[in-house]
Order: sequence, then structure tokens, then C-alpha cells
Amino acid sequence: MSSSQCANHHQCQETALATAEAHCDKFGERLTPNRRDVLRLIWQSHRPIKAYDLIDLMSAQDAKVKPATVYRALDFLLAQGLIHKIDSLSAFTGCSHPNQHDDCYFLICQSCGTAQECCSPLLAEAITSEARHQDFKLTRTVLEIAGECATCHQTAPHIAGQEAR
Amino acid sequence: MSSSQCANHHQCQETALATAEAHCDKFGERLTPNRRDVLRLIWQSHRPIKAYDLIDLMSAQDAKVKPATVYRALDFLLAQGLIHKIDSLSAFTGCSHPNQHDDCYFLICQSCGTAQECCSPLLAEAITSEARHQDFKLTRTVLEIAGECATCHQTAPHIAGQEAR
DNA sequence: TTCATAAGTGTTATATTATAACATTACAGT
DNA sequence: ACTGTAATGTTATAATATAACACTTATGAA
Repeated sequence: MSSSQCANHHQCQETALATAEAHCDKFGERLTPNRRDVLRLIWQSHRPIKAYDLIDLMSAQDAKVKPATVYRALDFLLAQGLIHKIDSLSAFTGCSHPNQHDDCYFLICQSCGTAQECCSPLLAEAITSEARHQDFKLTRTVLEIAGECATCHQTAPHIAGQEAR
Repeated sequence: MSSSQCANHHQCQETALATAEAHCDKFGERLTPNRRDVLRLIWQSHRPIKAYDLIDLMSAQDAKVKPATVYRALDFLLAQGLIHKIDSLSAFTGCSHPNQHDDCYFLICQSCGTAQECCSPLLAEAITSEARHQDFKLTRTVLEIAGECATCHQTAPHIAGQEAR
């Protein structure tokens, strides 16, 4: 369980929830208890989390939660840009800056499981330009880069894959 | 049902099978009837095809084919680089140039369903360089660009999404 | 305030995608 | 022909995701 990226994960979780609250206020959307719970659990997880893990976590508290409940919350959060889905993992992760742009990509560490959200206007422009070159009208880009993050290969050089999963 | 890209799809299918044959010969791998059937069906489909559609097609011929049969063939073909999996679609498509490089990306048309495989050393380098910049050791890149292909927006301008599926 | 509507949730069922485990068969090298 | 490995057959089940319909809650117009 690495815990990189943010000095105080509890803090970044609270910030994310506050941001989500503000976002919903602004757009007249409702961050209901279910949606908030799902969002909180996503932020509590340090890495992309799967829908059924969320279901299990939700169910741990009190009554069994059904898939539809969680998937509906996920759909809402995705629609609001408050989370991302990582297609290559079938997993979900919080968006660290909802609404700012949609040219993000992910660095997914196969060793520690984290997915760092990154933005590069330069790279985004390179992709847009490639698409334009093929006369292709771009609506959505999925860029997911798998490998080993700095922390992992500094800590345990050249034993990559061993602790993967 | 657009049928773009290649003038003679039957031909490109045969070429792909011959290439696969040659590849397997070279590496001492066996392109068994099952694997060949799956590969042929993938090439027969003009767009990325789902595992269970392959199962249905295989089953149409004679006896019912079980998932494992097809998934095993898919695993083999993926391992040999003879096909790609499009993560954002959970679908498979033939690789038009096995073994040549692994810096390909896909332009996925949401209107006609085709996925064009493209290569751009420039873009690949931009991505590698981004990763390096974050001190990230890249092992695999997924770049899937969804939108509308040239053919579709030339044919039916500004009705995008209507005939999507 | 009350009612109508829309939005959200509960619940059951089922669709879709993928793998595990173990028995059997086919193949390549000796 | 014998033997070990690779491939396949078969059954079962895991993991991911959605459909459909009933019910409840929030919202806002009358």
C-alpha cells in the first residue's frame, strides 16, 4: 500500500468532496447521500477502484447495496466529470480538477496500482493534430499509460511485476 | 455499414492470414484451425468485434463453441501481436502490421463503428517523453480516440450520433 | 398547501464479458 | 511407439454492467 502523491490523503478527500459539492450547487445537480458515499469511497481508495469493490464497501456498513445503486452513482459522477473511468482497468478514480479540461491522461503503475492523472496541453494538441490530419472529428480520447511509477522503481529497482496485481 | 479503408476486403483478409501464417512459422508457433478461424472472423468483421459475437459466429457453422475456446484463441493472437484489443470497446481487431511496432493508436468512429489503426512515431515519442518527464517507466500505452471518421462526416454532416450504436 | 412532475432509489432479474479447473486429445521429438 | 507438452473440450462460475418496473422523495407551479 503505497501512499504517495498527496501529503495528507484525508485532506485531499475532503477537498474533493467540497469541490464536488460546489460543482453540484453551481450546476443545479444533487450530490445525494449515495452519490456522496460513492465519491468518498473512491477518494478513500488510493488507487482506481472497481465497481464491485465499492459495492462491497458500501455493503460493509449496513444493508447490502445492489449493483444498480452504485452504478447509478458512478454514472452520475462520470457525467458530472467528478470521476474518471479507466477503461483498461474497468475501474474508477476521482478527478482531481473537475471541469477544468478533458485532455487528461493516466500513468498507471502496475506495481503499486496507483493511477496518476496528468494533463499536458502539448500532448493533447499533438493528439488533436494527429486526428485532424486524418480528418477525424475527435470527441473523446482515452490515453492510459501502464508501467512503473517513479516511487516504485526507485524503491525496488528491477523487481517490477513481482508485487503487481 | 460503411466499407471503407481497403479496396478489397477479401484480399486484405487473405493477406492477413498469410502474414499470420508466416509469423507463426517464423516463431515456431502454431496457427491451429481454431486460432485461424478466430483470426479470419476478426478480419471478416469490418470493425472491432466482441468475443461473444465471435462465439456466435463460430457456433453458427456447426457445433456450439464455448467461451474458453474463443478466449484462448484471442489470448494467443494477442500474445503474438496478430490482433489488438480495444479496451474502451471490449472488442478485438486485426493488427495490420504485426511485429512492426507497438506505438499504434486507434481512431474509433462512433458513427460507423470502424477502428482505424494508426501509427505515429512523433506522437509515440511525445507520449514517451511525457512519461519520462514524470520519471515513469512505460510498458504499454493505450490510446483510443473516439469520434467521427472522415467518411461519416462527409457523407452525413452534422447528424453525428444519430446512427451511432 | 397541495398536487403534479421529475428525479432518485429499491429491487429483481438478466445481460455481457471473462476465467478457473480439470479431463481429454493431438503433436513433436525421440 | 513412447512420452511430455501444447492445445482443446467441457463444466462451472467469476466479474462487470444494464434493464425494467415499482416506489419514494424533492421541487416548484397552481
